[in-house]
Amino acid sequence: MGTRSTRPPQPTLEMVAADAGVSRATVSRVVNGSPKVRPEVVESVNAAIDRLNYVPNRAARSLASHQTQSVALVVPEDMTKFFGDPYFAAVVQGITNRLDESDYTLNLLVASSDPRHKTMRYLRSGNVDGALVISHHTGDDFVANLESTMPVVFGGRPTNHSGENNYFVDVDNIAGAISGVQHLIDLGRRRIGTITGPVDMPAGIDRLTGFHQALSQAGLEVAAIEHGDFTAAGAAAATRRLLANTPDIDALFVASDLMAVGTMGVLAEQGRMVPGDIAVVSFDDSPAATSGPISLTTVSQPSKEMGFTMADLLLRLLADDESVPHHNIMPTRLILRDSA
Amino acid sequence: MGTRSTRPPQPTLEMVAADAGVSRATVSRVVNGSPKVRPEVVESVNAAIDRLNYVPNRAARSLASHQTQSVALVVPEDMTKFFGDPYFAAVVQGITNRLDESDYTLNLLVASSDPRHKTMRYLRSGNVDGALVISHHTGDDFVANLESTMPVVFGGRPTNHSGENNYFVDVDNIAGAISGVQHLIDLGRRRIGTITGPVDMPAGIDRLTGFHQALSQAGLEVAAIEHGDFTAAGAAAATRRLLANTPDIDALFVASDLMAVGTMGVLAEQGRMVPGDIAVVSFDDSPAATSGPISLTTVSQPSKEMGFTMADLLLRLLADDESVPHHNIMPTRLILRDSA
DNA sequence: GTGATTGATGAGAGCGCTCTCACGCCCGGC
DNA sequence: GCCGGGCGTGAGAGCGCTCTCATCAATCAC
Repeated sequence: MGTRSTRPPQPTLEMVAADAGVSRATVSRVVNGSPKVRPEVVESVNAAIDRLNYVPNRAARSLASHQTQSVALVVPEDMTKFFGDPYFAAVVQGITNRLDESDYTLNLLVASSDPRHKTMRYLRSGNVDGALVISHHTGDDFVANLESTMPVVFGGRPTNHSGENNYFVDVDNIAGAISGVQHLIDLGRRRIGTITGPVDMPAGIDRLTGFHQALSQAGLEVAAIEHGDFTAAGAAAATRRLLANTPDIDALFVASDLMAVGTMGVLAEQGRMVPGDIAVVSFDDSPAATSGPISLTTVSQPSKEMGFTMADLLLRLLADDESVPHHNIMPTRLILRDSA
Repeated sequence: MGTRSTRPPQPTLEMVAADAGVSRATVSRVVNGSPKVRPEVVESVNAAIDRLNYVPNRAARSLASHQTQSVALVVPEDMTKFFGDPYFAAVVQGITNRLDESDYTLNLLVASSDPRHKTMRYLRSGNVDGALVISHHTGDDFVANLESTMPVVFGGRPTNHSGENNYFVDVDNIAGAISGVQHLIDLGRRRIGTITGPVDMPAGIDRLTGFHQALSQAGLEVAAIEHGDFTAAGAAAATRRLLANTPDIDALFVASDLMAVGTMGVLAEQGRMVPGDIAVVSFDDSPAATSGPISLTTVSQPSKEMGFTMADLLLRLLADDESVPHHNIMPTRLILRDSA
């Protein structure tokens, strides 16, 4: 036990009860805000709590009540990707905003490369009452069987076909992409290419689908497609390939702001003027959209609200709310700036 | 209890024991890898565990053993700042790398704005065995009394004077800054300014100190100082102020890569060539250093190793290792690229 | 005044695990 | 053959809390 044993022992419910001259049960009631305790008793118990600096032991509480009052945020994603993308920051922010209103705390699990096994064990050991999952690649079914254990809300439509009855919050990526590409078309651009997101992620797939739909509706051909990976570096490489293969494009739809940053760098490097030579529309409306020299016209998705909604749904699920909607699709909005 | 109650109950130690035809104690021994169990018994218990798909209940284990097998990463920082900075990504990566080798799991607490109170409660409720704290502002003493409750390792020298006997891992920011500024001087630059980090953070203070020391050693005057906040946007604003007040500088020492990104943007916007007109050296050597059009000459700090070391120290502390050094200062290295 | 009712409190049985201790077995020594 | 010792195992007492149920006093109706 070591270091722990040399530290002053935490006061227990029992000690507070003794100090206040009441029973354990009464202290428990006070701690949990039960209405059926006489005000003067509440007061004396609270005084004892302050006096002893008492904090309830979570393990004991959790063991007895079968609840942990905490939820997990599972990110089956590479650590650097997770941290690098402001989109995640916004989502997490939204989540914590909602959670801060409740008594639940967040457990962040970046379950990237290594031992997903370990992550699953952690989740299944009853550490959390429910889980939030974002950035769900196709094939990441390791999260799937989680749903049999606890309520789960996905951020972004999950790709496993396993069930229509899972809960998720997503933005309308297809409609968003269409609005972005349509803007390019309205601008008179005709040789429109795209840097896609990963095609094993719904967000990547849907945005590409929207790109195709917008073009075919306008009777235009796809000028060029290169696949990116939602990172700036990956997009830079993709842009180089695209420019090498199809030098004559006049517009680019890039599937995320962060990727657009990489794209803009390559464009500048190769002397292409934006939006003069090539108009650029991206997706997300994250801080990255306005951090560069040319501010990006981008399809805004309500990331923070998404996070908030995810947390809200989960909390309602945990409270046995029967009316929680399974699918929540949030709208996007085109933000006009300098790049297109 | 709600949703939980409708889900299949988790198997318990007791059930495994019954299934395997042994006692609870024996199953416990097997689960915890005790050597004093007959191999054939181990095998039959493991078979039972697999059969029932048993996972130990953490609350119960924690309650009985007074250990949680998890540690907290406390970040008294704004969420967006935390996610935006690749430095943190690297540190967290290092931490998880070390933790993955152990049985401990990480609990991330971004204890920014709101209820630090809530964070403290969480920590003090016995949720974790120890804590890692990074980005510790001056005045953030809310973490200070944590140390009386559990082992704590700081990333970056803590500013509270409260004790010399706390544990921390830091880089030699002063020496690093000196090496960066010295490089500028060696390049023949004489009008050298700086964009500092927050002066309420040791990292900000120390890098500024190094800046001063290098200049005074060379007998040079400080051309200009503007304060940044370790964000790209803040640095951009600071750079504008600096350029407005002191247009004739020929070199800039920027206290972080991320800030340098903001600075480079403003420099480009105002037509200053880098490194021709103004040479730039920054600090961190994060991915941000090479993401822009001009790669940054930067003082490399071993962020990932810092994280790894922090976790390692904490784990040793938890294992009652008496020989854990209190202060761990890691060296920096100047990386020469295009900006200076 | 009696019995029924309400409301605050306490007693006590777990929650699922760990850990100490005692027990029974088999071995070797004399 | 007896005893001491080791080793593997089981019994059982908690860990700090929640929650049901019983208790007891005060209130009310008649």
